[in-house]
Amino acid sequence: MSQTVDRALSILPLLAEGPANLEQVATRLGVHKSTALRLLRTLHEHGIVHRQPDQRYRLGARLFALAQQAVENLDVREIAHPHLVELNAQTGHTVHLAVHEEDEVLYIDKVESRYPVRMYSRIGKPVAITVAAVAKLLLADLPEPERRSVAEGLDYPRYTARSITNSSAFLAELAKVREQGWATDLGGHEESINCVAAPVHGPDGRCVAAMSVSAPNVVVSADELLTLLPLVRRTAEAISAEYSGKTPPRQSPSEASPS
Amino acid sequence: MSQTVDRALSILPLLAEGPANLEQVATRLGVHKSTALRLLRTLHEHGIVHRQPDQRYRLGARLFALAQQAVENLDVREIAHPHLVELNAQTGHTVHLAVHEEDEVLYIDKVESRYPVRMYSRIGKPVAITVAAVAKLLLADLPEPERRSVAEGLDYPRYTARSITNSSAFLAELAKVREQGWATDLGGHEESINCVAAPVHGPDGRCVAAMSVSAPNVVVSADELLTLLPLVRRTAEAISAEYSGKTPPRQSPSEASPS
DNA sequence: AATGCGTATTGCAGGTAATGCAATGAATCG
DNA sequence: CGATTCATTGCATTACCTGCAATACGCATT
Repeated sequence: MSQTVDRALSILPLLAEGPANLEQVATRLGVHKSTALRLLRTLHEHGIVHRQPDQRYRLGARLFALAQQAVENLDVREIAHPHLVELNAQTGHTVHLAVHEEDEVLYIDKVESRYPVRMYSRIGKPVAITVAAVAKLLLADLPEPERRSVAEGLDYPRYTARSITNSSAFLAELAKVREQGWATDLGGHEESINCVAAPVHGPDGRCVAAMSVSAPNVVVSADELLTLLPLVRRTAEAISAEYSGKTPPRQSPSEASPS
Repeated sequence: MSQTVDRALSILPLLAEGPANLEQVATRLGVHKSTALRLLRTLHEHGIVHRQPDQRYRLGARLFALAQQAVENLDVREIAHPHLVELNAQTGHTVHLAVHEEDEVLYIDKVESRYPVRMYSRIGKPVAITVAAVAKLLLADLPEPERRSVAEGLDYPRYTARSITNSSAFLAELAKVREQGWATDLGGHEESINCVAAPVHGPDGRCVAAMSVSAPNVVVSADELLTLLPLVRRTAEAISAEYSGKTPPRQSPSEASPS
């Protein structure tokens, strides 16, 4: 809509790949160097990009700070966190919290496994939307037309032999998940990783977030992981109840600031 | 430099405070609603802002993803991480890694304490630059004129009775830190929290990052924490050596992706 | 030092594209 | 059903963005 802003914002993903100098930015943006310079200057003034000693540009600190503030303002996260910690304490496995936004599903909180074999994931990172258990729950909750249109607009990478690889299979899976009220991913993303997930509902019944417990085969088998399902569902329901104001918020642990 | 981009970017910190509707954005930006709308649309197309069901705008998912990628491209972080984990395993305390950028010092990595009493901090968040041990190290490394000008441009909030509250005291502290090659914060930010920190040097000898171990008084006294200093310094030097290519990188632990 | 090369930066004139206005939709509420 | 509020659109005006070309800067080479 706004050409100038559009160009400026297009610089960001470009810099996310790694540092670049003025000429590279100008070329990849398809504009004159002087134009790129002015855009970069403006981004720089706002701290969105940073200039390295070698004059190349990188994404800057304020971007972190913004993302930070944004994630802290998500009230589901705030409420859910102690529950995630507790679930982690009870099971020992990695616990994730995810939300749906703009055709992406992304982790907004995580508590690490106590086992030495960890899985790679990061808060803020989009999940494998076609296979992740949390993604299934969040998409399954969409109204039919939107669910269909989203499903048909996705790519279906074949991460493993057990990945879902087309929209009709995905929609069928979503229907099943919608029906049963929980979801799994059994080796659909990484051959050796299984997850069970349950939905967090808002006061209007819509699914506002989903949480999952993930563990590699080498620690527990899929069957064993499934025995945790009732616990996961209870936890998700506790979060839902609190989020909807049906339960008083829990006492939060003491916190202070370091240097 | 570019008015349009400038205005668009000014929306971000505004939305970071919390969701806002079109009129609020337009008012706080000092522009007509239609102008604000077009800016928000452009931000929206790029996923930088998100539109809630109630039509209000929030910071969006792509912002996280960008911040994510940015932090992952910091190679110091990559190298340092296993060392931080190890230091945490050895001490049990919270370990931070921080860098200096554009008059701010911010955490880029963190390993949580094993003790129940945790401290509040988040990756991406600027630190209390006038008192934090890591900030002292990073600023102490600047060349004299810049160090002075930065120090004089700072605010000196009195977090506690032990906070540094003026630029000359700060410069004196920096001189001391520069001399001794390590830094502390003994209750300067939070009365009951102490930290010891050591610098990570690049191949050219410049201080590229700083790491710290932080613990509350209730867990260990300041004196006890200081006994960890040699360990902290050794760890920082190990990171420096590896970062400068003087040591082969360590084997990273097995990692896989969850759902 | 002086020269040359590759960048980054600046001033300027032309014209596009951003702006504000006013009118229209859409949605909520009494 | 009318009134109110807020988002959205079309349009005329001109501010601001753009690309060009000239200049300055940093760095290496001799």
